[in-house]
Amino acid sequence: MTTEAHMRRPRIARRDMPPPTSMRPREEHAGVAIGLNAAIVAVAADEPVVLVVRDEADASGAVDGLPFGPFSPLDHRTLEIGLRSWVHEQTGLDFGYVEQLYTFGDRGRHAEPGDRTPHIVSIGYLALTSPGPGRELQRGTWRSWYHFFPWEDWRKGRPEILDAEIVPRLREWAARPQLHAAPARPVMREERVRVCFGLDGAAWDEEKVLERYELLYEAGLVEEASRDGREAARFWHDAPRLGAPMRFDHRRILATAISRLRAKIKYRPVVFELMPAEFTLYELQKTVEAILGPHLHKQNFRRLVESAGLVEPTGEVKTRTGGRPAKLYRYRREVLLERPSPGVRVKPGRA
Amino acid sequence: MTTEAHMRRPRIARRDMPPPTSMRPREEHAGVAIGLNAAIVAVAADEPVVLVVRDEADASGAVDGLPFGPFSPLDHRTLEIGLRSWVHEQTGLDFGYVEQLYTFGDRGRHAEPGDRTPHIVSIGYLALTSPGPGRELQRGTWRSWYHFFPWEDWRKGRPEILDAEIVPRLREWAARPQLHAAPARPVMREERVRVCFGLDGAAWDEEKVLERYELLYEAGLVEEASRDGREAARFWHDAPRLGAPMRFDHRRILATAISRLRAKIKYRPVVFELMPAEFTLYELQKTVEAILGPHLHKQNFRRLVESAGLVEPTGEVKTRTGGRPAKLYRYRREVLLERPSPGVRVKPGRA
DNA sequence: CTACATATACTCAATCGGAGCATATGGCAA
DNA sequence: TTGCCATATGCTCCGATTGAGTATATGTAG
Repeated sequence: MTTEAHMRRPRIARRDMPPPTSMRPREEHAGVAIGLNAAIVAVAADEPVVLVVRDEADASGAVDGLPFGPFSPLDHRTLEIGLRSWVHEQTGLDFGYVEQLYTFGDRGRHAEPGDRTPHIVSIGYLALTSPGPGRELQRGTWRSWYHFFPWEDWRKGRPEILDAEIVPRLREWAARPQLHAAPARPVMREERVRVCFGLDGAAWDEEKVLERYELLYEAGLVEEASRDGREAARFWHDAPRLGAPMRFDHRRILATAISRLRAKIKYRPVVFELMPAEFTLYELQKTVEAILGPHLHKQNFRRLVESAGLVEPTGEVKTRTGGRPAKLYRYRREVLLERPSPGVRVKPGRA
Repeated sequence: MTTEAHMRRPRIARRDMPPPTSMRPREEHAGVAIGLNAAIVAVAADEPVVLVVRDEADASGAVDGLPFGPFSPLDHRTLEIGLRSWVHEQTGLDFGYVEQLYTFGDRGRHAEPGDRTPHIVSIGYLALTSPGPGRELQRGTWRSWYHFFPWEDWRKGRPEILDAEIVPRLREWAARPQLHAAPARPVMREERVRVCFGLDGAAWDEEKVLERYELLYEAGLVEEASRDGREAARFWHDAPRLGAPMRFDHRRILATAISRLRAKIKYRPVVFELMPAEFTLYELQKTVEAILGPHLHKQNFRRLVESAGLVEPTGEVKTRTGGRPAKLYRYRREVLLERPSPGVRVKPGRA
């Protein structure tokens, strides 16, 4: 078959169609660079954390960012190889599980002020890693993801920042008359706010992390919006800083990562990437709760996990739990071969 | 806040770390171009179809491809705008719903033989459109997606091509001694084949379209593998062509699109993007079955769709159904505001 | 007018999922 | 040493969901 094709040129049959310049020399595509960005997540002491590196070049204050670097196809055969190489270089960390999230290309959401850079297309990745030996950082810091998204932290009930700061301003923004033409299918701002933030009887959906961040960005309520020069950001004078900002579009990528992880944990056994080799069921539950929010029924969680065949007992127990010793379990890889979509199928019920 | 940052340069605090060349001028990133590719899906006469354009430049035989074009940030503010513009230019079609699928960057899976192109990173999109006025094509053809993936067509029961051609060869490939070092976590080829193709008691998972295609590619059993010069492809001499090939990595993108659509239809009301404004419940069911495979219980499907609040009756009926007239329904957009994840939650039971 | 084909309504049993009660067992303090 | 405490673990109960089947309604074609 390799002999069959030879001189074929990529060209679609059409008279006046532009030839696939797509595949032409690069001069025509000036200024496109591909950035690889990794949101590397772990759970340490029941706290979900993400690996950040600091930009200390600016005296006006350091800003956290994700490990990142350009994709250079001459050096790396695949995108993922490039990503791993950048992360290793910047932090010393090698991770196991990785998954692509999304490719962002919006003009204006990547540049930092004063920069005259070419257009950047950023590909975001989610990586998971577990504590334990061989996971030491050379550079960078683990930081709680709620540091960047305080309104996502429901571990002590509904976060105060929602009613104190966010909701009133979003309501004001939603009610503001829109000068420009409404979009073709008018999803009213009010409705978006309502659905994203679970107002007026709607339920809070813990998976909508990205939607919420994007809404806040659009409303000009996060620092990145003013940094990018979004018009909506100019309306606010008394607005407090909502969560810590990140460089470039990294907070958006992190929001995507959290959304994805919160969704995927329910139908794929990804939690185990965050666990040590052996663990008790309660430790497993704590890890799930760190990611989703703490509203799981202990006995049912056990039943769920055991009956799904996700784990098997090692035969040993862990004492010093403060009560009766707990059996130790390990992940059963074989579930992948047995069930179509094994995961911690918990319902996001509210506490 | 816009005043706060000014001369900040993207630089991560580290002595010997490469400065984020990521954001440097393009000379260092020679040869990276971004291709935007659209898998545009519709359902016509209960057949799932995809929009393809033909490459007729080569006398040795025309090959179907997806509408595609390069992303040029100077012309298009976002990736999606660029995509819509290319599709419109190449086919005359404007579509509504669109969603990004994945970004592929593997070296060697995009080039066509004889080509000397720079490295391409392709971003795949899934777009959905419904029949009806204003949807006429100027160029391109609608083609059944089973034309490219005959082994995915379970509408008449288990497709013969599986046992006749595919499974024996995959078993042979799996049993073949692997010369190079096994991967760190040895997921045996046998197991992959078993899980992907539902052998030895494992269930066929209709969402694993991409995994199956990738396995066939790896085993050298699809034409693209030989075109790309994959070594595994040289082993086969008597192997028939498994499904129609596509240009570049377009069949991979289409496989991703089918996988995504089959998964998403279950938890998001995306079917309605494929339906006309008014429809009967059976028409809706037929559309779902065209996508997932025909194994739905009619009465339960009705109950499901109605009780989920996905549709509402228009009050009218459609006669000439061949029997009792059927009520007409329309999509209830409000579900989006009411339920966290509304979709046609059907189980993939086998017929 | 009647047979037919499809639409629609209703029933029943099995299963699942949420919630709580009951029991087991090591640690620790009186 | 004993008994309390905290946590682990086992089990029950009930309502909601779901798979599958039966029964009824109402057009069209002959």
